[in-house]
Amino acid sequence: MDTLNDISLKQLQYFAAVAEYGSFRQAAFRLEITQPTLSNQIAIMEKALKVHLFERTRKGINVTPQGRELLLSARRVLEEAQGFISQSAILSGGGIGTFRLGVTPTLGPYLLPHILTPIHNKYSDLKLYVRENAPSELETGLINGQHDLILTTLPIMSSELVVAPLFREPIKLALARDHRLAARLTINREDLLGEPVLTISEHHLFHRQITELCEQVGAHVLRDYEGTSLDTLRQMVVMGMGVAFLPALYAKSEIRNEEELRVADVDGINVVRNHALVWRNTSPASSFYRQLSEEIKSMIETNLASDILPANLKTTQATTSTARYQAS
Amino acid sequence: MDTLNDISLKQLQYFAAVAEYGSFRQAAFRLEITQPTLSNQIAIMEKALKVHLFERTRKGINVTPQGRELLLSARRVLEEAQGFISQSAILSGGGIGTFRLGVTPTLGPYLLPHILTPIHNKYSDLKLYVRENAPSELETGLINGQHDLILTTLPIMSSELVVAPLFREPIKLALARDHRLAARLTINREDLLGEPVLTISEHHLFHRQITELCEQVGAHVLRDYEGTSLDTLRQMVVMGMGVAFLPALYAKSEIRNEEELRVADVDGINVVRNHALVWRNTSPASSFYRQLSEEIKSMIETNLASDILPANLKTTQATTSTARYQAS
DNA sequence: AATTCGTTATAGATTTTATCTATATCTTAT
DNA sequence: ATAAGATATAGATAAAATCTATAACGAATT
Repeated sequence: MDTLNDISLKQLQYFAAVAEYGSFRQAAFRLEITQPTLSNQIAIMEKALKVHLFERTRKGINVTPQGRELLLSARRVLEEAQGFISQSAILSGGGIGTFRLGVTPTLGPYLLPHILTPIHNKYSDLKLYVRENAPSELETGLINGQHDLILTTLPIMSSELVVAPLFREPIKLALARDHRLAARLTINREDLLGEPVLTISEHHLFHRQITELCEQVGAHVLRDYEGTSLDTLRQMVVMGMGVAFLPALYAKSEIRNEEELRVADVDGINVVRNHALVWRNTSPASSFYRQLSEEIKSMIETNLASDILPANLKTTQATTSTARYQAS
Repeated sequence: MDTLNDISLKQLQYFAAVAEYGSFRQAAFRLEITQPTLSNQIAIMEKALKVHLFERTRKGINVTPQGRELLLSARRVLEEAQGFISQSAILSGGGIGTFRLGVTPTLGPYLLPHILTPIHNKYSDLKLYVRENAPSELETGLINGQHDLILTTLPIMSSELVVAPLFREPIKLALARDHRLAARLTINREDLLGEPVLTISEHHLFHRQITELCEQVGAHVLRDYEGTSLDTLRQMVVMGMGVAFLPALYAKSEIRNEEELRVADVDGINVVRNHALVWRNTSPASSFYRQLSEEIKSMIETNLASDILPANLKTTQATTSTARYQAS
């Protein structure tokens, strides 16, 4: 790794050109430099490598046996370098590359199917490497640089993150088919008084929201039976262990043709999850992410209008001068 | 091939180092340059590529999605470049590489078997790409740069070539088993008076030598039956069409256990071929070639002493100031 | 034999580029 | 508050690449 400093891509180009045109003069002409410059660079290179690349005659040059072999290597280097340049040209277009998207497991699996296809259609060279994690992990993972973007549930605390709210997701009530309220056309908040409510483990934000809701309506949170995923929760409801509040998109995805369960709205309660796309305010792709968030928002409003509510928050961005780092 | 000029190997190294150490400061320390220099070079690179490679934060850097992909390409370029450097280090040792050796078909096949093995033993990384051609073609081919070295028959006219004589090869007389002279213990030049002599086609130098010899001893050259190779000539002798003069090394190789032929010396004649190793005086490997010629000479004198005569000419080299081009 | 043309090398000036020092700006940790 | 640690910026300096002009030489031509 030391002598590597002595050789430049430019010199390799010069080397290849002289070999190709068989003459310093002509090669210099093609390279649009002067002949002394070319001679000098080749001489410097030969000195650095301690190998004679060319045999100079008054008629032009011959490539030495060593030069012939090195020429093959040099061409490989130049090819790879050309590949590097070409790739950068593609990537500079924007909306290209593999982005590491973190999603919360209580939303990702139910929302992504609706937005990945349109995104792929619009940005055919954009790939998303999706990884699931709890919202708090997502936030620190984003700050640490483990993710480029996260799709998570509000609130987000860190001031160095840009938060682009996407939509509000209503919370539905899931009941077993044989539950006392299952046949009711409408359910009111008063009906839930003393009702045993199942919820997922307290590491999830969702847990806290449900707990607060239950306090308001006087329902009883069953602390001993906390599910670890929404699917587990659903199965516990089916088994008659209680009712559960579930996010609307989960309900739509997983309970559509479920005969064992009924999904109902509860009149008089107004609990939603706010979902947002979030990224670091230092990210150079910030404007692309903002554009992407707008597009996701409109996709959702088009395809899932009956299931969700539009966002009621504005995009927030830390406006510290750190933004100067994003200089174009 | 245009933007390639804007990127240097050094910058790619810097890029890889920053990505590896996750910080400009630390990478600069490892690279033994200052941090502003590093920042500047990366900035220049990003501007040239129109791609943000890093996201700068006050804690260090994150590699952007685009940067991550380009990093792979950059590492490939650096690997190839490292290969180039390594290869040059090997080649700079000397006596290494593939040399294009031209040989005359009336000598090569019979001499090379005796010298290739010892050469290979001494220079295990030296490879010879051998190509046969008539001496006049060899000479122009060497001048044109189609060969690096030639093993040919003297004389060589061009003043821009270095001639290192190797040995003198006696000329033997080949007779059919039932020829009138076949039983004779010694043959004198007078015995050849009026004898029909076969020879190879006049494109070969050997032809002219034989013709002159025949004039001296009063033998009769059969112009209508010129063979195109020494093997053809031998077969014509076997068929009783005449006698033939053959080079000693050919005779040694091909007629050793031949019952149909007898090989004899002719007293009183003194015809030899002078063989030499020849290269361009501009060749940077000139000193290596000279060393090689000495070694071939001693191999021959060791292994073929009974068949050949030592060279009686000195190495000749054009001493024009073109030699200055060979500057080390 | 002299001359012209084509080739690479050399010298010195100039321009461009890389690098360093010193400092600014901001974040994070103490 | 303060210190430590990160990157950016400005300006000076050092290094390198490049250009112009010319030399040196061989080959082809006259």
